[in-house]
Amino acid sequence: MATITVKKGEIIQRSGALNSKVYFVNSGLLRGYTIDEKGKEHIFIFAPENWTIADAQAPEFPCDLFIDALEDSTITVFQKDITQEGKNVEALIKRMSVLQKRIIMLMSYSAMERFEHFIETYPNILKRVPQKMIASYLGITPEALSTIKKRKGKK
Amino acid sequence: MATITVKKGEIIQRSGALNSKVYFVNSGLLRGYTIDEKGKEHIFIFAPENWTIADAQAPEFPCDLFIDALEDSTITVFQKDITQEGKNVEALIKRMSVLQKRIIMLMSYSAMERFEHFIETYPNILKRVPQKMIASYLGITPEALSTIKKRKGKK
DNA sequence: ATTTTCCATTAATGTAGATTAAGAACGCAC
DNA sequence: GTGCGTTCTTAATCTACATTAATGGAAAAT
Repeated sequence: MATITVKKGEIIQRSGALNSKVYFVNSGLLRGYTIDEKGKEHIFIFAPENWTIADAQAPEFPCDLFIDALEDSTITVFQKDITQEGKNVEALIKRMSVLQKRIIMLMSYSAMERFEHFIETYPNILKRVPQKMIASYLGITPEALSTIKKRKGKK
Repeated sequence: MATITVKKGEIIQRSGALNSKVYFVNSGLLRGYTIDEKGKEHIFIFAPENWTIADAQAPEFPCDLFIDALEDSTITVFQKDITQEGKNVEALIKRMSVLQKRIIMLMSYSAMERFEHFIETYPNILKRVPQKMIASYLGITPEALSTIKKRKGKK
């Protein structure tokens, strides 16, 4: 366990890395994302202050997610110790339930509904991240997000 | 822990239920699904023999998933005991990683790519479940699945 | 066996969102 | 300041998939 500071733009974890860690954000903003075979980024999660971010893989398997800093941040890094994680099963289950709900969202809701849900989930980061990243989190293009916002404003 | 038999069509767990369990399938076939506010089913997971199926929620929270039997089945039911689950953290993490990959799939892949992935994941249940359920698992309509299969056959 | 219900396929049309392209507004470097 | 890159917006066109509807077949009910 160690507390470190990272600069905006710094990559903290790369997809494919072994022994992936758990990161607690004291201040600043991180994001976790994948890059598909066409080179396109897909943002999986944002982690503002007091959020925890981690890949779902066990430490002995290569991880799926890139993690980088969207703002200068102070973060605390924890080892993924299986025996330790056992002590925090509730946190694990909570993360699973978040993932399950995200799948349900992707399967059942339109882009506009997902945008409204994003605003509820991350009320204070809407102005802190570029639109294109929000679009990526929602699974749509920046252009589509632009038109959605316009439609929302009108009604 | 108890082993029970269920008939095809029987609902084993309802969305909203408390104290949700973990089900291990000895024989037969279960599925987990949600129903959205428009009444539409979204299949989350299939569980053929030797698979485990469970809602991601902690037992003290209402669960999200319906679970029912697509074939006559024999299943072993386990309590979700937090202290016990701690002993099986690896299984939990494995389930998380499956969920994470499912999200990546939904965000990055076309319906046809998802269909191909479905066949790899569940090689032996393609003929055991109705097309409409496969379509629901993929997040598309049965009609769309029909045309995808035709296109696939042609090349 | 016959009726009923459910299911798969096909085709016509509709729509959400992707793609492409262009221009406007904002940085940031020099 | 002037350039230059990056981001956001708007609009035109395109495409994957949804919706609707019709048909035929299989399963279940009587």
